[in-house]
Amino acid sequence: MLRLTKKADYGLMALKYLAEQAELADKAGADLHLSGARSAKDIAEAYHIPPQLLAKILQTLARAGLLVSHAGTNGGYALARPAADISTFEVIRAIDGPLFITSCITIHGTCDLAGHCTIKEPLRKVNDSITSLLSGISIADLTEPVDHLPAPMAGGLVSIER
Amino acid sequence: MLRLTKKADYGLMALKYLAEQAELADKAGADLHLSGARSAKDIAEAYHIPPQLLAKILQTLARAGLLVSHAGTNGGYALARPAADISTFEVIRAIDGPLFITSCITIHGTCDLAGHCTIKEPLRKVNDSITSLLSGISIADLTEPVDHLPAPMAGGLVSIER
DNA sequence: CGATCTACGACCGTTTTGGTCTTGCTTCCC
DNA sequence: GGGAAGCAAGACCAAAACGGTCGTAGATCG
Repeated sequence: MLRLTKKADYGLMALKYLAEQAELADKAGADLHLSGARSAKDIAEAYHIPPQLLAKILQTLARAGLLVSHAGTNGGYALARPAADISTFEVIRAIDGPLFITSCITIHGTCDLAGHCTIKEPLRKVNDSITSLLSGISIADLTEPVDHLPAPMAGGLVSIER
Repeated sequence: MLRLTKKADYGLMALKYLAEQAELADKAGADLHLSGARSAKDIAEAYHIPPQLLAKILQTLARAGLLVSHAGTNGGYALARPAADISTFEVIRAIDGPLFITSCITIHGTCDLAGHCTIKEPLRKVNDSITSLLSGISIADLTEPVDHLPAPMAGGLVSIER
């Protein structure tokens, strides 16, 4: 499956939305501090996703330092950093937790299959490739889709340039 | 979490094991047809994984055409193709089903969020990169670990600490 | 004060995972 | 020919993860 959860999806959509709002507010020369701030409800309505769920996701993102929140009337969330400085990897990790492609690699690097898991090492490299791939894609890239993609493999070896 | 299931892990381990057995049998000049065939129980014992579960996984793999099975006494499973010709992607897809990184991309290409899922397209590219990454790694590569690692993508804006 | 909004934790139904059991069919070997 | 060893397949089940809701509390602005 190797798929990310709906929550992560929602989170990315929300971030992208906020990035667009920030850009708009920027052009209008709005107050920098809260430029593009939007309430959870607004975003939820824009994408037709459950408001309460989105709220929780945004809270998580805020706790992770990716968003700044402002309570009270006309409050809401805004990007804590420029969209180009927030990677999709950070978002996914904040929402879905640390990503480890194989089940035997834990945070402690220990494998529950102890000695006999012979496959751990090669998969860890795959894992690293994916994280660096995701790290290379920022929220800004979602708005303006990335055109330079990792090239497919060569021969039997993994070779990804750029 | 973006992690693959234990079944896929088990499957890969089993394939790797069979690849090693095939290599050994090859060197000994054994009968080509069943070279390196091993029973599910043998493999399960080698890695301390539930035999019945492994059996089911191997059956799936056999149905997918990655393994050939042979019933009866001294039967078992063997690689249907050379290890270098079986990609990890095939294995994972056979076990875990089609892999789509985002929940909104289905087999029909439809997004349950219909028009308002603005994030689908960029993520599909990420998805493609991962599949081609996995496609580039064969079972043989698991035995002889890939040394050439994908270079982190350009624009190292984000530093990942673990 | 009161209308908004975030913050947070408890809770719950559904799906997915991981794993077991049972039954049946093949093939080999004595 | 009859077991024993092995695959094949499906029903079944418990535990965990996922997706989502609710209720309450606290901040902020007008």
